[in-house]
Order: sequence, then structure tokens, then C-alpha cells
Amino acid sequence: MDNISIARLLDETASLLEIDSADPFRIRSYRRAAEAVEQQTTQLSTIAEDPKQLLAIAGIGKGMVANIQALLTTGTMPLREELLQKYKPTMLELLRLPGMGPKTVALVWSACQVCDIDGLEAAAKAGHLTKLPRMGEKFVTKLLKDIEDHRKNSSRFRIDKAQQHADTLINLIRAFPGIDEIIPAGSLRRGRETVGDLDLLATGPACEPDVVSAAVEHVANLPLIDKLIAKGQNKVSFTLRNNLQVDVRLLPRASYGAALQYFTGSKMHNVALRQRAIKRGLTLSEYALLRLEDNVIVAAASEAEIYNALDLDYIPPELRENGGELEAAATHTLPQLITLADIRGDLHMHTEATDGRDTIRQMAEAALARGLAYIAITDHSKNLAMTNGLDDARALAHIKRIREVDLEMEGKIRILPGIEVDILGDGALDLDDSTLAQMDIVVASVHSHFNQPTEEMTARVLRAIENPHVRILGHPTGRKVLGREAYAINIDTILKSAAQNGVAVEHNASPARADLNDLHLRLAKKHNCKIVINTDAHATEELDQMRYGITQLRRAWLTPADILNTQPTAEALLKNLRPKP
DNA sequence: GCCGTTTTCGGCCCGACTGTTTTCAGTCG
Repeated sequence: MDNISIARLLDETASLLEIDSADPFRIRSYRRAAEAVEQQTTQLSTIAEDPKQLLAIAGIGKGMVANIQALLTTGTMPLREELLQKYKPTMLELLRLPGMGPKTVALVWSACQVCDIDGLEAAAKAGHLTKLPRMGEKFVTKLLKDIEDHRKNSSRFRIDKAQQHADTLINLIRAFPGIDEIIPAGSLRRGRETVGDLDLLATGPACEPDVVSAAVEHVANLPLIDKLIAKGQNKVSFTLRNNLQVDVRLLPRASYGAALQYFTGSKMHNVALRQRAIKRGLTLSEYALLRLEDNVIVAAASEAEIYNALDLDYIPPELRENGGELEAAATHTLPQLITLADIRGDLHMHTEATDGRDTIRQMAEAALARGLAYIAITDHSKNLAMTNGLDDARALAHIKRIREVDLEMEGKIRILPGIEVDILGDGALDLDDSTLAQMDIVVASVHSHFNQPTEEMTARVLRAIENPHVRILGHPTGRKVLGREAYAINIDTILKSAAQNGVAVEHNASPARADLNDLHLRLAKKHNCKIVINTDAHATEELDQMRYGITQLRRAWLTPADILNTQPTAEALLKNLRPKP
């Protein structure tokens, strides 16, 4: 059992304990232990023999060592089994619905024997829930809508999780001699926020038709496979333990480009492309681009050849949605899309002063190592009490330290003092203007999980934008990619007002919370908004999440000129932000 | 359940907001 699985089982146990109304601090230790295990770089299975090494991990004590050892030897642990006698594992799914916490899950279970989403929906529709305490019409209406949303999303995987699985599988597959190139196709390659299944296309000498069967056997016997679905001549389909379906195709080099094009999609892009081929007396399939009259291969080995043979510029995967990219490629007017290397700064990150894990200096050095020229430290303000948010006095002391570290870095990277302030219910900010005046970067974020009418929510954000100290609007939609959903906000109005006031809107690069999707980003460009992309990193390695945010910018056809933090220096960036009052 | 001790128990991030109350429990960040 790997660390990720151990962490998941510990976290699940914590959720079951919550439903069981266990001691909140005991629950927290299970969550902390899960987090700690997930962050370990060495596999616990290799050091489990030696309790001393396990105990050395912060958050792992005697009890947790026993749990981990039980998980590693038996695949489960006594407490988990005991809880599963009382509750059903499907209840964990219920917890993922907005507004459904452990108490409510326990309540519907004891009152209606409801333990899964289908049951909950049926009970809601039958009117059983309104008889329960604190559950009225409003709650049930919202619940039914949330169930619907959940069903739409729950079979998909976030891009970063899909990428992790892809990376692991690619390494394992490449271990077979004679496989030298593997590319994930499908929506992962197109940079979609979520991925339904994984398409891995491999090629190399071992994938040629006469020898491919050995490579197929290798793939079909990968240790990570949970269920083998199909094993064909050059294709293996299986699922992983988390139910992610993976299709691996082993393709001869000569037709690799055609296959890559075909399996990358999107479906609509491919339909349009094939129509274009037919108009030119050609036919495009997953094997090749052929001349219709004599079946001669025109192009097949690379995607570029295929697009060029159709009189098109090469179209980046992110644009292949049949949204005008064929016309642009035909007239040589495709945009020069932004790349990760264009990003010169990251203006939203946290440190140990609030809920981050690392120090100002560590964040700065990590950013420097990633080639950034400047960053802003924007820890939380006091209203987010659980993050140990900064009050005015602490915020001022914090920027003093930020300036000190900035000097220590001797110009190798600039560190701008900043803050992520919270927007209160009436649209006011939770720190004094005199404090905000000391900051280079003020990110105003809507945090509380409001369920106000759209007009009130929008008015609240509009008022925050009007505060002249605010330079960036963070979490503009409050949207999360999977799980609990966005605030009711009129994004069109917000973006217009941000543009008028010169407030930059933030695209959060974190895959969990990509606040603006590609449609929002296009809207922002239409309204002439200033746009920044930030990681909102809470630890050094989260700075790497910038790559996922970039794909959303590319999907929105954005270029370096559309994004403010492509400015080469901190000074140039600040000049482009709203002027300080 | 973990941690840090002032060694063997007490402390462990808490405040805003909603829906249902009729003074508050539950959820969220």
C-alpha cells in the first residue's frame, strides 16, 4: 500500500469519526496524520518495520504507528472496521455535498436510514427531510440542485490528479525497453480542468506490429491496475483503485502523429478537421491522412505534418475545441499563446505567519529557483480566524519582515509586501485603510460561504472593488473545480467594474480553485480587464501549480500581453496596477 | 490522538454566516 492510499484511509476514518460525533481533537489528529503521510517523500511501507522512523514524523504518535502498521499488513485497521459496522462507506460521498456536514449525514441516517446520494434524493423528493429538525423547503430545494451538480462532476478527475496518475503510469510503462515516447492525449492534453479518463499513447521500436504483444503484456501486468477491462492487439484498458479509467495504446512510429491527433480531440475539432480533409480529396483517420483516389499516405507520423498537409498552421492542443481555431490556422492568425516561461511573478502566496507552511525566505528562494523575478507575500487577514489571520498590528510587523527578507535576497528576486484581505458582509474590508496603504499588493477576496441573492453578493464585491487600496480581486467567483461550488455572483458586472476601477482580476492557478474558467477569462479580456495569474501557494511546492493555470489561459486564447505578471520586473508590474491613492 | 512538558495531564487555530429557530446548531473557511 502506498502513502497516498494510507493517507486516504486515515482521512476517511476521520470523516467517519466526525459522523460518529467523536472528540474533535481526535478527528483532527487523524486528518493531520493523513496530511503528514501524504507529504512524506519515502514510502512508509519501506520503513514500517522501524517505529522510530514513523514516530519521527510530526503528527504521528504511538497510536498512529499501530494504525499505519495495521493498514500496511492487513489493508485496514480496527477503528475503521468498527466504524464501518455502524456506518456505510457511501456516507463519505454525502459529505461532499455542499451543506451536508457530518451532523446532517448522521441525522438522515438515524432518521431515514439514508446512506447514499440516491437515497438522499429520494427522501428529499418524498418530503421526508422537511420533517426533520432544521430542514425546511429552502434547504431541500438547494440540496436537490446540489445533488444534480454533483452527479455531473463526480465521475471526473481534476487535471492535477489525472496528471499525477499519468506521470506514474508513464514512468512504469517506459521501463519496458523499446518504448521511448508516451504522451497523454484526450482532455488532459487539451488542458481541460477535469478529465474523464486517461488516454496514453506510446510508441517506439517495441510498438511495431510484429513485436508489440510483449509490450502489451507488460502494460497489462502493471502493479497499479485494479481491474483489467480489455486487452487487445495494441490496446490495454483498465481502471485504477480510484476508478479512473486508463486506455493505453501502443502505436507504430509511422502512424503516431495521426493517432495523437485523433485521440487528443476534441470530437468537434476532429469532425471539422475531417470535413476539411474531404474537401481536399483526402481522408483523415486515426491511422493516417490518405489521398482518397489512390489511398496514398499524405501524412501520419507527426501532427504538424497532418495540419500542414491540410493547409493549416499547427494548432496547439488547448485550442482544439472547434471554436474558430481552424479558421485562424488557415489564415495564419492563431495567437502566440502564453507559456509558463512568460510568467515573471506570482502575486498571491501564504507563509507560516498564517496558514502557509513555509517561511517568507523559503517561498522567495523557491520562486527564484522557478525563475520568477518577483513575488508578493499575501497572508490572510484577521477575519479568517482559523488561518491565524493577521490583524492590523501583526500585518504591519509582517511587512517589516518581508522588507527585511527582500533586502537579504540582494535583488536576486523582489519580494513585495502584500495582504489578502477579506470582504465583510457589507462590502467593507477587515483591515484599516492605513494598514492597506503600507502594502504594494492588496488582494481582496470573498471568502465566507455566502448564500445571499446574486444582487446582494455582487453589490458586496462591487463595494470592495471601490476601495482605492484594492489592486487585485481574488477568488472573483469563489468557484471550485470539483466539490463545493461558487458564490452567486454576477461575474459580468464584477468584471466590468474591475476594469473601470483598474482592479486586476486574479486567475487562481490552483487546480482546486481555478476561479476563472476559460469562458470567464474570455469575458475578462472582452471587458479589457487587467488579468493576473497567481498560485495562492501555501507551501513552496505549490508554486508548481502555475502550469495548470497557464493551460486555462491558453484555452482562452490569451497571449503574454493579456496578463500583467508577464511584466519583466516588479516596478513594471506595479506601474500597470491601479495607482496607489 | 498528538504533543510537550511545568512528566502523566491539559491544551489543541475560531469567527461569520445560514436556516431554522425564537436563542442556536451546523457548516464553512
